[in-house]
Amino acid sequence: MLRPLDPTSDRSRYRQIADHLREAINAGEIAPGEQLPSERELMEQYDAARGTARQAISLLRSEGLIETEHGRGAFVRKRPAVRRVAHDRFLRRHRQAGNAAYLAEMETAGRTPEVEILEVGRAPAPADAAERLELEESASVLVRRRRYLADGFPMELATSYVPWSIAEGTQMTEANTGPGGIYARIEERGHQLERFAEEVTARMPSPEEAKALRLMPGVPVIGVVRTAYDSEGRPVEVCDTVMAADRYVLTYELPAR
Amino acid sequence: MLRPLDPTSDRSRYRQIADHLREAINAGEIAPGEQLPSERELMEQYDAARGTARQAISLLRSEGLIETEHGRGAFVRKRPAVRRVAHDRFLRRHRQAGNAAYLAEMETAGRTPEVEILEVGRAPAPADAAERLELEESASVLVRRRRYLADGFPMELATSYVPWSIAEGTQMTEANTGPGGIYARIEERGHQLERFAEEVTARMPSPEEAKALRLMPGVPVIGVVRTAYDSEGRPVEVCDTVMAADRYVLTYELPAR
DNA sequence: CAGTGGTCTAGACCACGAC
DNA sequence: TCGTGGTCTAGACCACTGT
Repeated sequence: MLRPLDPTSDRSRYRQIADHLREAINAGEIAPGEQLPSERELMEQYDAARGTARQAISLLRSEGLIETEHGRGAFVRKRPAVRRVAHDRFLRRHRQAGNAAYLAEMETAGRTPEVEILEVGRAPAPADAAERLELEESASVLVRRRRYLADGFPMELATSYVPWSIAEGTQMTEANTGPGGIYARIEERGHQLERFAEEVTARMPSPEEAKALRLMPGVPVIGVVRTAYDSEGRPVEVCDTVMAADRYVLTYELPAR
Repeated sequence: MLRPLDPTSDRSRYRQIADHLREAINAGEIAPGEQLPSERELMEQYDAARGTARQAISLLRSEGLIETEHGRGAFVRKRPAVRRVAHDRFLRRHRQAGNAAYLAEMETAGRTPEVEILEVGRAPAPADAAERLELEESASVLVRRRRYLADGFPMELATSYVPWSIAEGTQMTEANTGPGGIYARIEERGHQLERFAEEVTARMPSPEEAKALRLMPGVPVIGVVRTAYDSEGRPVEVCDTVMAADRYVLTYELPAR
């Protein structure tokens, strides 16, 4: 812990400081939730300028190892409770769709769920949603944006797009979609749901996403774009989800034959 | 582009500079691959100290929007070619397992694939692999580590664990696993493969992973842990994969019933 | 060589949190 | 009030890239 920096190393001073701290964290010498030495203490210990100590801290933060709190200090990050999203969540026998499913699932996990409806309305389809729905660009769609929380903490942002021809006149177009959620409404319109295709990516959040999900710096997001198809192979809904990566594990099941 | 900073704003100067640049990038005024103003130019334009200009640049880099090259400048990031990983890649009719599958898939995509075998040997199972394989902790397993590349660029790191009782005496324990890869060898040992379970997460890379995958700062990794089960429900292999998130889209298919 | 980003120093003042 | 991190300045020297 009190090792000095190696002036002969070609590794920069701030990297060496970060290395020391990282080792201490990985060795458990600074446990999750515990506080790191303050920037002024690091200046003293390593005889470095404050900027150099800050660079070391900043590096560890970008690695997602620590988080800083203004006026309090820097702390080793604790792994927060994660939500496991199961591959079979859309099977009809489980279906209790959308919001209701989320609420029930979190309740049984002993957490307090909350769903905020951010936007419900008719709008021209964004290019990628139009493509997935096999619509003309800027064809009219129902847009539903919402934010899911657990214990007051944001978990994911989701935006659904449904062709207006399917959504029109149904309870989908209202804040409360009714029993069974939008999938039930879609089936009532004669589109029996057959399968879902999901595309999974990961990236750093935009500033807006970081704010809406209250992400600490260094936490990526998982993007899932799900397209629902009816029994005739027509796409009937696209749902674009952005999840806080430190709060999710997605599980899938693949047949071998 | 030549807007001055707003001194009345409570947004910090470096954030305002970053905002300006981000808008210019999103508006296409600075196209992908194009160079941003140099730090000294930003100092001039905004009448700021160099450290302030650097903080703005650093913020955009941590967002994954730009990358910097020592001695050259800062550039808007181009989206690299991605590999789409399909949900049905383990169906027996497609199977041409592991490395062979990767090689064939990349060839047809017009890219030059490469597989490096980093380690093949017998070792005690790490805790999480042992748990997934339903083995005693530190039971003996075959460990196979490799790195996959495309056009000379690293794509993913993968480590497979197979119970030693299954691997022993087979070609799995050698660098070249033989036709059909390790899944073929496992089936020859009487374990018919039935299904695969995948767990997907995303996080920032460790320094070692960043190096091995040649990741630019601000690029997360996707972690996939796949467990293969035989027809009697016994786990026969665990494969832990770490992918460069900017080079992958995973696709899955979910039945509705 | 000139121009770029990378590292580092030694200060300063501010905003926030806990006591 | 004091200690924390957040922002900012005005320098310096170095390493790398391209001409």
